Amino acid sequence: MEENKHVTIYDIAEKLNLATSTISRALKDHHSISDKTIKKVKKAAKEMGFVPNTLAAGLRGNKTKTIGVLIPTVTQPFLSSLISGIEITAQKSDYSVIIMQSHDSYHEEVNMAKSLYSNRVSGVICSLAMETRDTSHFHQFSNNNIPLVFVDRVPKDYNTFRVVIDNYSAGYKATKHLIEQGCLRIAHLTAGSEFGNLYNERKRGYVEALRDHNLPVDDELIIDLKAVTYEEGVKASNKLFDIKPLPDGVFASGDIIAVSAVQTAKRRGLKVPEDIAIIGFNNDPISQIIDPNLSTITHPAEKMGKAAADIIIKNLKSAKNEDVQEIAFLNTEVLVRESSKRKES
Amino acid sequence: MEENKHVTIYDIAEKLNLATSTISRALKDHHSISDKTIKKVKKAAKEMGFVPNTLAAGLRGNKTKTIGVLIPTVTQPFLSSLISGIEITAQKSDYSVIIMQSHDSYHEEVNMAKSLYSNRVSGVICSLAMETRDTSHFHQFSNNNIPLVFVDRVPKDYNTFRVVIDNYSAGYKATKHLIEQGCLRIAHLTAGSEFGNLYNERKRGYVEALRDHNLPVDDELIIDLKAVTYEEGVKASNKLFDIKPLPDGVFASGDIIAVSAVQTAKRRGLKVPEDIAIIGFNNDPISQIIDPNLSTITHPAEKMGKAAADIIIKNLKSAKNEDVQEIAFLNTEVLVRESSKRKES
DNA sequence: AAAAATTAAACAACCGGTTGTGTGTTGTTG
DNA sequence: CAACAACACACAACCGGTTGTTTAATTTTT
Repeated sequence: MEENKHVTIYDIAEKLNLATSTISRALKDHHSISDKTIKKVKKAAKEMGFVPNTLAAGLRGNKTKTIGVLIPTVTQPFLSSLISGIEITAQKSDYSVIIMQSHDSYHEEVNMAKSLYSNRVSGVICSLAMETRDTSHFHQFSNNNIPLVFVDRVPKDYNTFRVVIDNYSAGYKATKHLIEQGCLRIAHLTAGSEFGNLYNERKRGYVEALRDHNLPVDDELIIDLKAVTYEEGVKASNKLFDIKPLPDGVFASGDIIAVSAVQTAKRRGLKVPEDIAIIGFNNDPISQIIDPNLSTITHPAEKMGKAAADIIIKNLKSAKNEDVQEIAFLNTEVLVRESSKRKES
Repeated sequence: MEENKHVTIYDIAEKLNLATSTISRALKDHHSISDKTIKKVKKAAKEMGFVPNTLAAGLRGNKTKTIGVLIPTVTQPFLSSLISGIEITAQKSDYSVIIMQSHDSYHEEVNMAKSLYSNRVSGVICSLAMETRDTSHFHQFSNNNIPLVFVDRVPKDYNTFRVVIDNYSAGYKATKHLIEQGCLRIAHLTAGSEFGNLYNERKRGYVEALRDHNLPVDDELIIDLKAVTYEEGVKASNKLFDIKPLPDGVFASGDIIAVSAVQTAKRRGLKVPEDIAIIGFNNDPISQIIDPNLSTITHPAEKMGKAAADIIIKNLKSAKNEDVQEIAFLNTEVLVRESSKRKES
């Protein structure tokens, strides 16, 4: 096994008896280099197996063509689709994606933000950790003209780009759908609503929909989960189904929760959707697997990823932000499947 | 909003009237710097908001504390768990993770390998694209002492680290389990077995198990999917269930396929597991959601990610590979759930 | 044919840490 | 008290591209 040292532009320059600056320019088709030379250089570069050193270029220009992604975890379907979208768009413009997981820990998020900064990423896409209240660790980006895009779980009070869905209207739509199916006592399973404005917004939509249709808002029917997990969902569902009279509809702020509600209901002998209609949120893969298939709200994860990456790349190209809006609202839809269908539409 | 230029060690040096070399060494507790100076420097660095520039350090030392991950996609549960494992281990040793998706395209894989090399990653973890036959695009790593670890979908003929499960024995175990449940006509749903040694190995285990138990191997009962998707699974299942006499057991080489088989069976009025026992592979989240719960083979994704990252980090620390084996086999187990349980154990 | 303009390539500084070598200052030892 | 080690820090080259400025060669303009 040969020990190739990396081939550099110096090696090419020496071989062709040209200056390194000429090599550098030739490789990027600079106008001040003749076609003849460009061809010669490119040929030699290929033959010698030259691969540019991104670090050197990044160091000089202080831009790395790298997008930093800081999210709670990559294993949630929504987030892995988000990454997928980011990565696809980034790739088209020759950007790399560097991913870090905060695991919903504020502390880790702070460290990782520093690490991204340290890596001189060209832009940052972030979905906040559950724990995060203070967002001052993102100032280092804002202060240095590094575009910052928050996605989905965004801070209330930070003046930067954000890509979100309209959680209020989605919550409203979901609830309205249940009402239209004839539900009169609709429960809501939510999470961490004391802070996360995301879940709060959905809840607000839920409440408004009830009010608009002259249905009572019963606080007993709103359960706040400790975490968005299957286990917590089962706990909450059991609590919910102990209430008399039983609710006849459930709007869960996440498919995992909805699924746990469906299964808990079935286990207790309740029929879905006849006894109880259930709708989730996100359109995770499981929503199509569970029996009955879960009605849900679409959440355009990949699109959001693409949009976020686009903002960063465009913002980078045109020093000043032109046609990119500060806030991109992406569309959501009610996906009616079996778990909530009581009437033919 | 102030336009902080990045704070460098030069700024610190100037402020404290010290040389940059002293700052650099002080920040990493070099023994040749007095405690007094170290404290002074660290204090100033903190006050001034100094964040080291990873690029500069990487350029000089030609090592970046970055692990490149090259996988087909991040959205498959197995792979996102793999990433999670890599990321957790990397983080402990202060490594960053840079992720690229080949989308199972050979062409993209080649480009991305180049990009990782260009980024001077310290090591590479890769699960091969479906399309990949030739692996010479990985030579650039091997030739330059950049540790390379293949995970799960590994090349046959490449002399480097690999982290895998024993697919043969897993396939054997799965099939044996079905036999023990009383199945006599066991089908096998596999994919891309004309190349991928991964699926081939499972199939080999399936065949051996049948032979060892004196059951016939019926080629008609082995169906090779075009892709590992739900839709292809449904197609294959329908084809399978058209065969007379019906198989009474199915070993699917993936949970998505198994799930599609379960649902297709149900749709056709077949009872799972009474009429047909089904076992999948991977222990994806859906396996616990589907009704009946899916028996499956555990696939220690996160552990494999941790193992792969460990290999890279250890290999980097000790120039020569000491206690790391070339091949790490991780353990798998049969997870008996409802979809295959015909007898009380 | 001389002046101006355009083109081609070289020179050299630069990005920001890292590290081998050198120098002056203390402290220890015989 | 000279001799030597140990210590604390400075100097400067280096990693590998990038880019503003110059110089030299060629072409166009007047």
